[in-house]
Amino acid sequence: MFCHVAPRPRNAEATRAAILAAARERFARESYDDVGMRDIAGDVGVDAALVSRYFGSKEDLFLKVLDHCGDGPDLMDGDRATFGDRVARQAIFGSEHDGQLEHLLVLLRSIGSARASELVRRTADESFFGPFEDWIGGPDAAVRARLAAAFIMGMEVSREMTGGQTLTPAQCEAMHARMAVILQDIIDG
Amino acid sequence: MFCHVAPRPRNAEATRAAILAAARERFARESYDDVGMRDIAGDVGVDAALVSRYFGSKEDLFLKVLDHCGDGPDLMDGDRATFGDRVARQAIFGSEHDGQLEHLLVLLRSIGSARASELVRRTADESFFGPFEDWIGGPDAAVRARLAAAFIMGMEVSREMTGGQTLTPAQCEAMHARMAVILQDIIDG
DNA sequence: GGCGCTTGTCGGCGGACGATGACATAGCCA
DNA sequence: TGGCTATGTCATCGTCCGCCGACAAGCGCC
Repeated sequence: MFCHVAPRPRNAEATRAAILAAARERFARESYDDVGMRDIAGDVGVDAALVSRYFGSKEDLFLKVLDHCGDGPDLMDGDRATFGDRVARQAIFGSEHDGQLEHLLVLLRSIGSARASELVRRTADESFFGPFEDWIGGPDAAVRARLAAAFIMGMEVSREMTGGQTLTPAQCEAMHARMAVILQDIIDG
Repeated sequence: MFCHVAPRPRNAEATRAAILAAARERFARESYDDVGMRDIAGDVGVDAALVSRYFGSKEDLFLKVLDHCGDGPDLMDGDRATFGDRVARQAIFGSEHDGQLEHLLVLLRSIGSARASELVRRTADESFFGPFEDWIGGPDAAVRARLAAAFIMGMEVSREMTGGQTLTPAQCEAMHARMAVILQDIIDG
């Protein structure tokens, strides 16, 4: 039995993209500090030194992730009238691997690390709050965007803190119903 | 000039309490990972080894902090009718050094560190959500407690993420007004 | 076929951390 | 006063991290 893993074809661009994707995944699920260069490299199947070489430093890589996390699905996709219901569901029950909230998760994980939050502080506005404000529109859009984002992130925090759920399914449904209404009210102004 | 700092009197109990207080302060303001034993020891003015000796390990110290963070002021103190206004103000404008939200902050900072969040998961319910539920009372108290806590923590996250404030004072006031109403509604049922 | 650039690996450096055991000293008691 | 224990310090260990320079291997080109 020759235990070969299929060797990654020599393709810098593809490897670079794979590293970026792996980093984004990691940073959305673990804190900046807990994610190591060796972890990311291991996900892709390359040496850790390569990550440094392609992206310079861990901070640079994190910034690249912040730049590119506008890709993929996000919470502004979908019917505006069902925003509250849809987002509350994801925030409370978790969204497994479809990362509609992944962008927010990356931001969320960064608080805690002094370094990461400094980096986030510089980009959160333009990369997230700005677009979100525009999407919300209406009077006090900036205020309402922050209220909604705070509520969503807080629910993610709360969910992780209690480890999945300490509540009964019925209670989760009740919470979802209440949160959906509140979120929708915020969005609608 | 003899540059003496007043030497701490040899008093194990007082020193122990001082270490615990310093740790609580640190853990409320920085993440579990960012707080070092040497930092805490430095705050008190003792050697880092002493912290290990009195509290065993960093994890044990963190658990002690979680146990004792029911002391001091907290968000359940005060008039129930003004809960929304009062807590929203602290969450949005920050509470400087009167740490009414300090307990929640400690929990909040733990997200990120895999170790710390594991520890928090075991105690968050009994040390915070339980009392908060009881205080809230009424139908769906557990659900409403989690909604309120989520909103508050999310706002703290949001505030830190944008680095103090990107909003104008007027916008902050508007946000405070909206948040106060929502929080009060959650509390009132 | 040999050259040379790109792509990737290997080993290791320097620093930070938590933890530990040996040592120093203050303060009490006889 | 002389010792004894509680209290605190110091030096150090092992580990993990980000990062870097030197080296190996693939791949096109003449």
